[in-house]
Amino acid sequence: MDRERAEAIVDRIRRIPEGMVTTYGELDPAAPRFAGNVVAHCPPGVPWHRVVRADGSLAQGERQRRLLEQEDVPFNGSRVDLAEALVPGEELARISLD
DNA sequence: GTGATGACGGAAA
DNA sequence: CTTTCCGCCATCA
Repeated sequence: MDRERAEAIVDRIRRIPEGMVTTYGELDPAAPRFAGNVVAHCPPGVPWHRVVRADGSLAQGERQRRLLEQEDVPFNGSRVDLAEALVPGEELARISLD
């Protein structure tokens, strides 16, 4: 199985800084569906709430909304303000885990 | 092996 | 702006 790819995606999610978010498409542009499946199966301790849809809408509705608001993620109505909080995949690769 | 499904994305209407 | 439809990769029945 492609545990390698899944692990790589999870690894990127871990690098998302607090108050920022990324999209499934940025995690794996070639297979956003797979990314979603990975996030859905992600192990505990992973900030999955920082992963939103390409248009900034939330996949887990209110539950996710609360976690994001809690980290001061900028919202634009009921969607995340990607212009301010989106972290491109390239940036994720450069950010360190701390 | 075939077909349906998903925490998706983008284009078209 | 919203809704609809098709395409994408991998997993599961």
